[in-house]
Amino acid sequence: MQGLVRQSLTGQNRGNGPASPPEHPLQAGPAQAGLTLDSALDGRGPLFDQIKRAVAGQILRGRWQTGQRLPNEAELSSLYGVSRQTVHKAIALLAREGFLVRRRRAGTFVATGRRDRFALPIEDIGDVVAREGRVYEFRIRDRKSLRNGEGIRWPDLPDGTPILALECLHFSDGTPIQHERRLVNLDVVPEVVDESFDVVAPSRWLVDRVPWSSADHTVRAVNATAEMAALLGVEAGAACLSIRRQTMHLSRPVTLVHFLSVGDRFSLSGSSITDSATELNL
Amino acid sequence: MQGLVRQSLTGQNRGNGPASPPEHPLQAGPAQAGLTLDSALDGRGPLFDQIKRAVAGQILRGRWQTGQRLPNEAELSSLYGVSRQTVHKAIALLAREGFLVRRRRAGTFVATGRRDRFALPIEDIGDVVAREGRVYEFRIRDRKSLRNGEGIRWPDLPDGTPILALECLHFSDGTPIQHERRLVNLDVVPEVVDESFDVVAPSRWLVDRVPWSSADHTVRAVNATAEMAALLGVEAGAACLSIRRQTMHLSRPVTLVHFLSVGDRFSLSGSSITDSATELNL
DNA sequence: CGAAAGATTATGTACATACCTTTTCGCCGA
DNA sequence: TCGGCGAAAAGGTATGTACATAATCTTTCG
Repeated sequence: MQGLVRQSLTGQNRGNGPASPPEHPLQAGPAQAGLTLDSALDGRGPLFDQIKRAVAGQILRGRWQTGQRLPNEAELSSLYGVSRQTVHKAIALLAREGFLVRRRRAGTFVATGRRDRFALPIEDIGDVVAREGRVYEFRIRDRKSLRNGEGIRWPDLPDGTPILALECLHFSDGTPIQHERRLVNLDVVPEVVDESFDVVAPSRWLVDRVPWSSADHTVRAVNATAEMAALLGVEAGAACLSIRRQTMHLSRPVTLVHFLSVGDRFSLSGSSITDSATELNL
Repeated sequence: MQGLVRQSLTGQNRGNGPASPPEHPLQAGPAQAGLTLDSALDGRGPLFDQIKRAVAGQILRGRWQTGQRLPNEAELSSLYGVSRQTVHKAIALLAREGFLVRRRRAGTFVATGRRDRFALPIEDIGDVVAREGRVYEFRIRDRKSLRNGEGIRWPDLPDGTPILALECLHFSDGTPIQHERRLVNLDVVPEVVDESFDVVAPSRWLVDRVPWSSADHTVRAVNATAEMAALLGVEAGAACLSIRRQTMHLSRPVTLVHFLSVGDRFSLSGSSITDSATELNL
């Protein structure tokens, strides 16, 4: 039996040859109390992906309600006619993506409320502008080397640490859209003093060179000061998106940036992270 | 040899008994041209996690530069003294998290530029307020059932579809912080007409009940209109964060929300997604 | 000399097996 | 009745093995 299932799956997954219609091992078996039809795999892609889709489908279609307990790995394994490891891989991935919660001995449960899993990707401004088919430019407005505490203070860095302070403007088709004020820790990235930033923007330069282990962001809405309004070509008080990002490397701060973008020329947008949703496209 | 390594690892990982000092199979072997020291595992947690940490460490410490090719699975396997599958699991996870890029036959490479992996979680306002230790309240200001196109238009929904339109205000310690204008697709969630929202806020109610498969967001900065300013208790023109979210379920729109939050009373913040960074805490 | 065919290599998936860890549940005795 | 203790259940990790898939390299032949 096992050998037979495996054969049919092998042929079914990799569509070499004229795609034979998917065979569902379970439909042939004895009546399984309603589970038979629902547990059909679609034969597209790797087995563990099919299992993921099948399980996520049950959840999204409401057949497995939030908080409810799933069949255990052994049961799922015989239900879908695959080995326990394959089920385990699929289920573990779904758990990692937030669809399921697993507890030893207790079992696997449909996650209640994924409310905190919405997320918003933050992209490099140059990429965004380029993708919109516009011309991206930037201009360094100011650049100075100094030590922390001399006029500027970077809270998470000890006073006296050498830093590079940059100020620059980003343009889309010639219109200013974003102002950037950046501090770079010269203890971590000493090479930056030799870089002129004639061609490549500081953000790009850093991200291409310095690996980072973590970063934190804060996004706020603020009214443009008179000075910023003049730089960005809007009237004073215009609503602007303010993004603060601090990037860390081996628990040391690498760079601290404040971006300021004109409200009606820039927005953040994105879909939910959960990549299985897009993979599943249900 | 293999049996010996396995034994020592078994004893080393699960610290049953008085934690024996970690043994590094490789340090005993013949000189491996500098690789010996760097490839030490730390003996904490599962093997595949140790491999993840070790590899990520090489990258973050700059020993493996971006774009560089890693040893293949077989080499890593013998380097760390574990099976190829264990290496595969660790490396595949790091690839999934964006540290590495893998191509068949070509090999595994350190990812260049993780710029698009910054992200920002979006939480329920009630959770945020509660976590800050403040008192959360909300008030439904308006509620009506209508059909799409009658005064209000929900772009992604066919005209004539029955919808519920809600307007409500969220308070933190009695101060208004967020205005919410929500549309709910009654074809998908008919039960919502029977809910009074006396106790539980619409967002919470929906998220607890209706599974969603995808959601997209847009965040912008806008100046408060006179009407909104009055509701939120700020002066007209104050900068506000505007969040638009549309949630889908099985490719059908479920709900469309516009949140408007006062700039200096609300912000979005979060760390980078990459969970291995926190796991690694390097 | 160049293109097609074939060999090679590295990753990807699947299964069988074994054993470990955690948590729950029920039994038994105080 | 209650507390503790042990068995059992469910998930977690690791290995060996086998084969599939996709690039890349090499060889051969027109």
